[in-house]
Amino acid sequence: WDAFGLPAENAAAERGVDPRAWTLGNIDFMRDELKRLGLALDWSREFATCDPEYYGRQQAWFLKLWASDLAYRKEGLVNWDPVDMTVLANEQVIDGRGWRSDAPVERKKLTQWFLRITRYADELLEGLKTLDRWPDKVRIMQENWIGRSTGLELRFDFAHGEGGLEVYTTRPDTLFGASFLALAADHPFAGSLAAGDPALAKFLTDCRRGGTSEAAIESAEKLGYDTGVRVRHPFDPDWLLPVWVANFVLMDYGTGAIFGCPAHDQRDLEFARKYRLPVKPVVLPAGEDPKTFQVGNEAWTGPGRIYNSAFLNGLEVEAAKAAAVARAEGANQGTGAVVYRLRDWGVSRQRGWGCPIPVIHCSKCGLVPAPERDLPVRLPEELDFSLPGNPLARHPTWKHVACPECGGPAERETDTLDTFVDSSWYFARFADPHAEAPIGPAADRWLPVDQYIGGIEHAVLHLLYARFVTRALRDQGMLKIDEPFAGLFTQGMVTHETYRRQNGEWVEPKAVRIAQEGATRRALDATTGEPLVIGDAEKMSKSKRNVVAPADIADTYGIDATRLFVLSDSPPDRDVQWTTAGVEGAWRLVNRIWAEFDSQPVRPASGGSEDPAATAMRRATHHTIKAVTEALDGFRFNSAIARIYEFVGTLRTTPAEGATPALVTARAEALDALARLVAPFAPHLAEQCWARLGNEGLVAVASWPVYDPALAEDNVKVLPVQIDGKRRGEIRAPAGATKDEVWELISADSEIGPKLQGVKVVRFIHVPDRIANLVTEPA
RNA sequence: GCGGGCGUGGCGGAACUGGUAGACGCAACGGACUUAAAAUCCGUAGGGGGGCGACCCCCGUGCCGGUUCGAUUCCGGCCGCCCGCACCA
Repeated sequence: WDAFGLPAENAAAERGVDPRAWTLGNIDFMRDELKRLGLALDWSREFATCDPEYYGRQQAWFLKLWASDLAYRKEGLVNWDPVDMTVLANEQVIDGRGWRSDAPVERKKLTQWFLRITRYADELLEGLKTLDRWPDKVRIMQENWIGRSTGLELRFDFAHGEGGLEVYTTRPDTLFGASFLALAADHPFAGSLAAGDPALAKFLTDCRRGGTSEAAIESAEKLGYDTGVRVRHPFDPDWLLPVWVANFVLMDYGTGAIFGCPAHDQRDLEFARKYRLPVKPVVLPAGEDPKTFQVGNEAWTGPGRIYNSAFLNGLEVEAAKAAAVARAEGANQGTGAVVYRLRDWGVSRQRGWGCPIPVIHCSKCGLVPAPERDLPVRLPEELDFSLPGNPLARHPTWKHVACPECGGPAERETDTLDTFVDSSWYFARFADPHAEAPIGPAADRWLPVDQYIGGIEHAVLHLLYARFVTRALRDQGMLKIDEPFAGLFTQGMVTHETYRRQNGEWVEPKAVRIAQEGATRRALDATTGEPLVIGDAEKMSKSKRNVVAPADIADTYGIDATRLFVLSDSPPDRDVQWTTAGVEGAWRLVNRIWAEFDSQPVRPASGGSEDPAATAMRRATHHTIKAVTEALDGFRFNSAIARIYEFVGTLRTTPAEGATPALVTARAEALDALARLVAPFAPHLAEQCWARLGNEGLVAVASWPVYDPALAEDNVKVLPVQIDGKRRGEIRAPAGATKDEVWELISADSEIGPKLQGVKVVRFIHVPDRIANLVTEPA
């Protein structure tokens, strides 16, 4: 149970309940629901991330990472909610405002704990290539998120005085098109200049206030301030460039400073146009004349030949990049560099319902790890969530401890770990849930996880963190694997129609009656009859009240019909629009299956001579086993259930009255297979059927049926016969019939023959057991 | 802007590596059973046209074009929708 986090704190704040009691109550409820669904879970391995037995071990490995410099503290910019007095995750900032307080979020410098995920950036990128059972989409998203780029880190020396400014660029080929340098507002050099320049100081403040929302960024005007400082061009000391501060330069990417090449970068171009800086093209697109080529409102970012660029002239873009890097390195002006978009993972949260960071602040000894014998560092029993801010920091006694080093008065760290830390290693704990060590010896036997299942929303959060933590723990000698999840399946979201009253109020589906009038559907309030507006299907959420619990269906139709319905409705990787239309079909299937087992005496399988009906049934049985098995392997549960529908249809239409011994045997085989095939979908029904057949024990632990390949394929194939690509008839040919045999059958066919009158067959295409095609031309 | 995906009947959706498009289910319609209804069972069904009839023909997987004996599937260009990232130098 991923049990720490905001929902419990919110409930505590809003209703005054204890977050622990609230969480454990929800777990009890969910456990009952899962059991009711008949899921096959090993409850002996159950734990919650809020158990001290779990988070204490998490604290243990956190301290190991700290000792290895994989965890560290630094000052960083965070989203600060001034009303709730807490740091917010990026996801909790909506349009620049705190999601609960609605207050404008400030960017604030705080000293925070970080995990050094960037040390593994390259390995995490390379590792993606080995994940051949992961969806491409997730791999691409992680690749983009890690964002590896190669370029040049380059120094521009000050025109006056010592030193210079470091700039990162991926386009060193365009260096001769430079017309300015631009610093981020948070760049230290900008800060130092501001001390003597009030106007600059004001500009920097304005920049920091700028919204962080997508819309704000989209529409944000390029703003700049000329600091008056000048730097020398690294390839031409006589060429001086102005140093600006610009609001579009980010401090936490590259070096926080860029050189602007307006002709070949759209942002630089907008900036240059606004402040009337030079726009000098240095990449000539193919087919353009160097004398007439001009850059208008669109920067040219495509390929071309370098010109106006001294020693780079005549080179193509890629060659010019290499040449520029070589020259810069030779002149000791810069080095080729690899830069990642990925940042270190800030894990400090000013929250009370999370895993305490097991560190003690001592005024004499500095940061001291909590001694191992004191782990787990437990949360206090009583926490007051009624006020904004961190209840741990406010707690009267909890944080006051003696320093483990000097014994003097000291304070505990009151930040807790991001809950994504909790979920980044639980799979390893599952593998050996009662081990004394955080990760027990059995983990090596079980891991990696064969098949992981989760929503796409975790593509770059949980799934990246878990891959990183796995490697970090591996390097601590705690794990032997590189990748935690060998196979990944991303299931879709469940959506539901939304309903609103005329006044805009949302109405929950339970309270809605749908009136079907021919093709039109109308929604009415089930009690008052008030007409409602039917809205789009959206992800189920409390705010839109479009949530439906499967338990409601289970109350009417039972768990097995509900499970069959949910699985048969649509493929699991797709979003589904929840509707109960169709659940009747699953209900019928359950009843039909049971009728097959219940309606007639169970007769033992006992051989019998050949009989066409029996053979047909055996073929249907083995064909179904094959089809269902393959569909399950491919996660096509809807197709698997469709095959079961067909199979049950076959059973029903095969008369049991007056059956030959062979048919009785075939039927017994069919029912045996059916019970096993149905078990994953409708376990309770399957057990009942299994017992009805007189078996001992559970079908749940019985083996999966095995098909006979000879029986799974039809021995007679229906081959469509095409003439010039259009279907003109069909023949029945024995399986594996040769081209000549098929030609014989076509020639002899009374329907196809006449259609070949007056034409000449110039080509005969035969795909064995599939199709025949006659290509003709006029005779 | 960049990256990825999707588009098939009234609906959810099938169709293996190019080989009978619409499996299976829902809804619908017709029939049987019933005093009646529900339930259940049987049957019909992409669109259009022809034939008394068993049947036959044409069109059809967002649109236009291409490759191929054959395209829902491959290629090019549009249109529409969805998701992710985003001032990343």
